[in-house]
Amino acid sequence: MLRGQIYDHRLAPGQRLDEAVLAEQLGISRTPLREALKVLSAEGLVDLQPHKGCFVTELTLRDLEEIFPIMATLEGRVAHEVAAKRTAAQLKSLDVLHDKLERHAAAGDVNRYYETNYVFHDQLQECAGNRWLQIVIGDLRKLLKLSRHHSLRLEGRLTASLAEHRALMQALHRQDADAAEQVMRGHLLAQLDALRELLLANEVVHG
Amino acid sequence: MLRGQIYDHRLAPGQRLDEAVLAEQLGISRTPLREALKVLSAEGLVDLQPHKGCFVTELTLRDLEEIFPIMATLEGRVAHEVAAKRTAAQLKSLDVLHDKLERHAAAGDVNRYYETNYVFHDQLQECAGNRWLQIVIGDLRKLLKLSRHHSLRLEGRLTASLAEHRALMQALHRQDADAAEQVMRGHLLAQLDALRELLLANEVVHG
DNA sequence: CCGTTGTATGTTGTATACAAAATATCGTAT
DNA sequence: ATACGATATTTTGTATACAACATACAACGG
Repeated sequence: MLRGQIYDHRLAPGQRLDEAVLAEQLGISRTPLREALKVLSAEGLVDLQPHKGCFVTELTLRDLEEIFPIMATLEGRVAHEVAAKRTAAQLKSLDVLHDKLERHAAAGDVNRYYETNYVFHDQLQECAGNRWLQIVIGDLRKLLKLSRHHSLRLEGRLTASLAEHRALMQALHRQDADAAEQVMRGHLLAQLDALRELLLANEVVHG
Repeated sequence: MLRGQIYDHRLAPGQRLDEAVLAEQLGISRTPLREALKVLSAEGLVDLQPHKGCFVTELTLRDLEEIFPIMATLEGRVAHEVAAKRTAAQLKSLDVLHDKLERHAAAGDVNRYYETNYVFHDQLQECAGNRWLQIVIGDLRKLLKLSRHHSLRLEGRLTASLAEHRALMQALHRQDADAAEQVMRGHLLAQLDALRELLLANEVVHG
């Protein structure tokens, strides 16, 4: 419940969380709430300051500049592995997901595209077969979900994203590991570029 | 306290942790203990199974095979960054640490070498200036500390490790980012090779 | 008038008591 | 004798009550 409220900004970044108030809102006592906050703190979603309080994490542009290159490296590695060791069945399941992406993009349905994109990356990690790599990437992705801004909302980004996915699928089909890695790295870094543009544009407007 | 007890295997891998017993041993009540276990669980040091209990994580050889390549990738990236953007002062501080490594190696002091090696890698990450990269690497390192086996104990590994560090320093001096990355990756993967050898040898002996 | 210290208030941190779930034990029946 | 089931016990999960700490404000002294 807390994760959900943080992701959709009902609990806004930077906001202080009063345990008593929050516990009552959730209809539980402070004990399990505190255990939950400890977990979220370890995940980096909230900042737990001893004797001070609990604050929802605020991701700065600088954080994004740091995290995305790491994601690019790790997901690039995933793509490399999958291209090298994929089975025909795995490729098939990825093709199915990619087709969904194509359809959602054609329909201009950004939300469904976003969801399917998430599933696709998850499936890809599954195929890579490295459990810990999956955990590390998952942890970082949880963090990135803090920034509600979706780069896909940017003019032309959806089309570009789809093109990158097409290139990735091609590389996977011809088992070109190096190409797959490069495409995936580019895919992630392009998202960062789009996000940066979005955030800086926002700054001009609001601050 | 718990982390310490887990690392030095006073709480052994696989062992079940009884909350009441453990709380009494630590001289605290179950409430703060449970909060601590939640944190350790998020770090991956213990496995918290709902309504079942808490178990100290056991790292298998397979886990190591998965984690070390990730570390190699990430620390390789660190080395790349540092080689590219290091200041003269940073290089100096790294040189100082490397000299310590040389001395401890010459004295055959494996423990001090291990400690200094830890500080060196930490310092290197500091120089890279990517806070999140440091966090991710730190999280993985905490996990690796679960396996008490030090590859340095293996015959000839100390010498090899030192040689790798020398090569790294040379790459940093001449600002050869690609070489630094390659050396670092090799350094981590060589540790995995050594560990694998150690573990498989143990298996033959014990079962 | 500013700085410091004491006190009051509120929030975090901890302990204890109780409820719910899982496991172990014992008895019974086949 | 073994398998199944009910009960008893242990252990996890939750709620409440209390203690410790931090902050804000006010009073006092310089």
